[in-house]
Amino acid sequence: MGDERGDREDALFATLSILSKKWTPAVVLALAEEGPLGFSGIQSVVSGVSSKVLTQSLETLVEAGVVERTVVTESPLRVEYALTDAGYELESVFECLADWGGRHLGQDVPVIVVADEDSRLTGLFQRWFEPTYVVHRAHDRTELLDAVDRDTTVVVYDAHLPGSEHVDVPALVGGVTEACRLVALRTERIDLGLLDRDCDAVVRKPAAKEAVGAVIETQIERYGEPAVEREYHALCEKREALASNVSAAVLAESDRYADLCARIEALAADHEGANAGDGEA
Amino acid sequence: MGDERGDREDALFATLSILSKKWTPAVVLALAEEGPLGFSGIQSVVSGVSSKVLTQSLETLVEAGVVERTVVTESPLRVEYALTDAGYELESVFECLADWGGRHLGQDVPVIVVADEDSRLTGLFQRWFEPTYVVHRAHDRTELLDAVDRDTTVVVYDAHLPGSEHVDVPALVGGVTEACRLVALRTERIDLGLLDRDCDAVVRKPAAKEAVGAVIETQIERYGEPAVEREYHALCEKREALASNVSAAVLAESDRYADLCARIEALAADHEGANAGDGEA
DNA sequence: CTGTATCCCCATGGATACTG
DNA sequence: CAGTATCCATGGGGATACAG
Repeated sequence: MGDERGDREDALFATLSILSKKWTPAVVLALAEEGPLGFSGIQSVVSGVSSKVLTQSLETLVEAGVVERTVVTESPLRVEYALTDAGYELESVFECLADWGGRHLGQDVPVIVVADEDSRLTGLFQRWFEPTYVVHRAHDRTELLDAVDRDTTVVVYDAHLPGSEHVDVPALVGGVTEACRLVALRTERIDLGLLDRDCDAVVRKPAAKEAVGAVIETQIERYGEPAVEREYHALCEKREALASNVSAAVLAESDRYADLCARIEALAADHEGANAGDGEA
Repeated sequence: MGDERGDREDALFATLSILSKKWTPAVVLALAEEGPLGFSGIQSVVSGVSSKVLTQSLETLVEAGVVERTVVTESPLRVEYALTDAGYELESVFECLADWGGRHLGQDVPVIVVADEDSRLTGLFQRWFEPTYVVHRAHDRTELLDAVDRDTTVVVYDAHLPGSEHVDVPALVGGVTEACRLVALRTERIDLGLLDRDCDAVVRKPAAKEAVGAVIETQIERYGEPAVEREYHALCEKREALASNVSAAVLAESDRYADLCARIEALAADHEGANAGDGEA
């Protein structure tokens, strides 16, 4: 009875329509790992989801028979969400998906971390660059440490990050990965204070998608380059940023800017020499 | 190197982000079943997708490494799309998903077919009632025959359906399933011509979501009822539709309306009797 | 034939404030 | 605590017209 092929397609599309919502897989994962949870329990495990959207996601999961909702106490209302058997069986489906993904993609997709107080900004970056890159978001010191690992290619960060007064992002990231490239987001005018920052590039907020994308791309290209080249590139970036944001008069009077240029000159010789050697070899 | 747990999650989400687009699974399925295809080949197999969206879907699939794009001839431009190895391996992932879906959902979800020339209307119905029901869309005679099978619970149709001049939808559907309920969509005023139509209910376009939903729901409840009850219900629906759309004066003069009422009266006796019997048993 | 370019609708989901 | 209610920005995707 009925079209076998069509039935299987229906089942496939129905399953995908459940898992296609933005937060449903994360919720299922959270319940699978942390056991039964209350509403806000889920909300803290699944970071970033708003209460409204979490409600909606849970509704669709309950309707789909993946999650069970039990009222524990009324007044104050307390609810517990748990996976049903069907929900637990989803784990093997997730493994299928993750296996395929692990085998066929992600091998050379760079991992970016965006660290900024404003979650709208980090969300924007995610929409912009996913799925070209894997984008992780961090909104304070803790989340940053959580997000950065040895595979992180680029960290784009605003220095004003909440968490224990002042957060020294470059030092923090450097403690985990040496190679990771650092792009500073600056809200204020760019000035000579930039020279204190230990970063590979600077972007001024608000930034256009194309501009940020270009900066990230060149940082990815330069990932893994030798320390000398890296310093050279970083200094050049800073010089350019200063040249286009600070008046020539001020720069001319600055000893630090003069030092910067001198250092670049000195490195340039090695740089040229190295390039020439590469070219001939 | 790197956070194992996070890597697997990334792989999972990355895979889902590919399959979450509306048409990508259908395209992969089409290529898996029909072999390598040209652009319009895909567009005809995957019915309902516009060229723009198909282009976008193919782009994401190519970027994901699921589909390979080969230019066969330039001028006139001819292109061939084929699954890569990764694409073929997706079939087992689809099986996972379909298996889970087959086991845990879809067992009692009614199947609705919406047949109307205007794809916006059918799309609207799909958005309205999916995933409460499985909604299939048909825009001409061929697609209708394709969509209807023995599991179809309700067909909502506009009689003006393209394909070989006049399409007699009730006869067409009746050739496949007897039990399937028929809801007619009428653009024009409802008049005594309604009595020529062999349908279980009528809805006037444009119709609100709630109204249509209610009609479909009662049709689903009545699915499988005995022929006598079905005729009785159908006649009652028609009488109501006429009573609220045609002036009492016109109805009073119509022999056919009188016949309708008489027939209802006659059936009502059996109906009452049957109900009473059920109630006492 | 194989797409772009445009315009437009509306569903998704985020932010915020409020209720029982 | 566990949601509603409301408003709003964004983007996916559809229709149509057009280009190479």
